[in-house]
Amino acid sequence: MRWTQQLIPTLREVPQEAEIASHQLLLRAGLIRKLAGGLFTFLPLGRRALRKLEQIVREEMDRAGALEILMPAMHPQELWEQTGRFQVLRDVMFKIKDRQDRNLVLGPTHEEVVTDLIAHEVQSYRQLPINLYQIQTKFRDEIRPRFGLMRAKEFIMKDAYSFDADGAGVERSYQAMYAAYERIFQRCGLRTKAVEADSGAMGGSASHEFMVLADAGEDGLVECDACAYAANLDRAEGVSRGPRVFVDAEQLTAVAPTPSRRTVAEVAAFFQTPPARLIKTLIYVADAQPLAVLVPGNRDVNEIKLQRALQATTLALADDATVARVTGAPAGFAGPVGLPVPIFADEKLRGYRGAIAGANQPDAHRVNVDLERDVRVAAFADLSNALEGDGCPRCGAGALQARRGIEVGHVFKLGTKYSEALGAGYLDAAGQRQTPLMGCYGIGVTRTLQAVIEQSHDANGIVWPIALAPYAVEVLPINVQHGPTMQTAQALTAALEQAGLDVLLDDRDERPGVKFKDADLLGLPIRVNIGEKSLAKGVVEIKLRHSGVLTTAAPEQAPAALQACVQELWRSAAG
RNA sequence: CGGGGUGUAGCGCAGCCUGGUAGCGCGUCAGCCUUGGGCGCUGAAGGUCGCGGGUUCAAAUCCCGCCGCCCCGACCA
Repeated sequence: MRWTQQLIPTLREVPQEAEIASHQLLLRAGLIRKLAGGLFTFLPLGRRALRKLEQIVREEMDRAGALEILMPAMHPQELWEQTGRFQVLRDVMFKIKDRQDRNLVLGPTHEEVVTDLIAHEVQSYRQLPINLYQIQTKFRDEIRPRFGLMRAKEFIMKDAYSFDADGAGVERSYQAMYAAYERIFQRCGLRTKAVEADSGAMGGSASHEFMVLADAGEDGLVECDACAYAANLDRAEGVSRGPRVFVDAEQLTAVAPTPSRRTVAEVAAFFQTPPARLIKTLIYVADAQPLAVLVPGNRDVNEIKLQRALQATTLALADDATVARVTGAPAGFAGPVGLPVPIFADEKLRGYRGAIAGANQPDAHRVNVDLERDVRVAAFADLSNALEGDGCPRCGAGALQARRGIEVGHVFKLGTKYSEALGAGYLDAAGQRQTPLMGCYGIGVTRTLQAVIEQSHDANGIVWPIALAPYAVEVLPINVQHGPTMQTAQALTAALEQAGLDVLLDDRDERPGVKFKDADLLGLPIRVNIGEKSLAKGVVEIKLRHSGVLTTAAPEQAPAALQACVQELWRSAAG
């Protein structure tokens, strides 16, 4: 393919809309363009990379025994009402009407549709297990689309759904998908980390997320430095190694003036004591009932854990008026002693003595708080986020490290939530009606593409792994006006294309510097420089994007040398 | 939705405070020159200054309202 016949609009400067490297490079290398917030066009090069990624996903899903289907993006709203998820996902779903005024939604995910299919088509245990998947566009009215393809309103997802007769079957299906995911990401040249995860709106029990470790990632996670434990911050348990008994522990609690000190940092500084000694008291409203949540001063409340512990459907921080009514003091001076609402305390506060908390009076805090002596705690639970340095909850020996990651895949065990609600059932060998157990497995395909770039780039541009590169080789004639240069370039391009390689010939009549810069920006794995100087020495130059290694070959040897080079890249990617 | 920022040519920006009829770099087009890391020269095209209203003799500039985009938070592949 000739560059001048392609659409490759590279940008010299960084578009102001892009913050992180991968988003900038997607735009600068001419892979995508934005239509509106969270909506993107894939230009030819972006589309080529995406197709290669989709093909890897397809091959690995097929290999794992899943069957490809294609479901509608548009769904009748009633289907979602049957599982109760129309209410749960109401805000993220795009809702439309047809000309008959029927209510339709654009699918944010497909549990309902696939289970409806299974309810009709699967009647017997002989048809199980079955795993159906598709690669298809999803629609989600995200609160805040951001970082280009990382969080878009419309994005391509691979979603798979397994149906099994029993728990052992579910485990097999889950493990098969887990293994397939590891292969997929490995083939993409991605280093991922599987972490324990919260199952959120999906419901269900176990789940793991596949994270691409990257500072630009939206998710926080922790991993143990001694064992294999890793978990999303949403659910990670950390074992506090800090002290729980502080100075003056035997003294009775007393109120001390703390003029205008509201935040943990201000109060800790005022008492010249570490923030961990403070008991942070937050007033929440769960299902319209106010309650207090206590966590150590150096930690944040984890609302996902809190909501689960309370089994609440709605949960939000109380507004200032409610705080004032409940505590009798302005926000910033709430404390647990004598509070007239139920008090839930973080596990890490057990045994806290000699602590400092709000006094429920303006401009005052309480010192020498002994949690067991002075506070009526309704229940202890894990309600706070794990912190770097916490002890590992698995092995006990290691310490947790904090990381950031991009969630590219997620696998769930769902149980019978959907199959029951939608009437999926089958007859077992004994003729008894049974409900199949489900699992679901997602990969954010477009997000994965961006994650690859986030993990594989340098100051000059993208560094494509061979498996996803839009083209494997760029042939770069330094001066297209020079006859022998162009003849060599064209002959080489033709020979490589003949051999089945994807080749881009930069036939633009541009200065060498422009073409070199663009070549680095595009990041194709292998570049062949053809110019008067090297031709005079009887060679062309072969340069590898990832290592910068430069070799030469005689023009007539070049096709064979390049094929060997490509094969070597595939080999090292597989290893 | 709350908080912060921003909107001027395809891209990156200046001009705004202190109103006077829009400018720079890159890119684009034509020509010359040059050809191993965004080269040089000449000429040209391209802008309802986000939208609406107001103040004023006069608004990119001041005031009000709205919208888009970006960042932080809840949501998630």
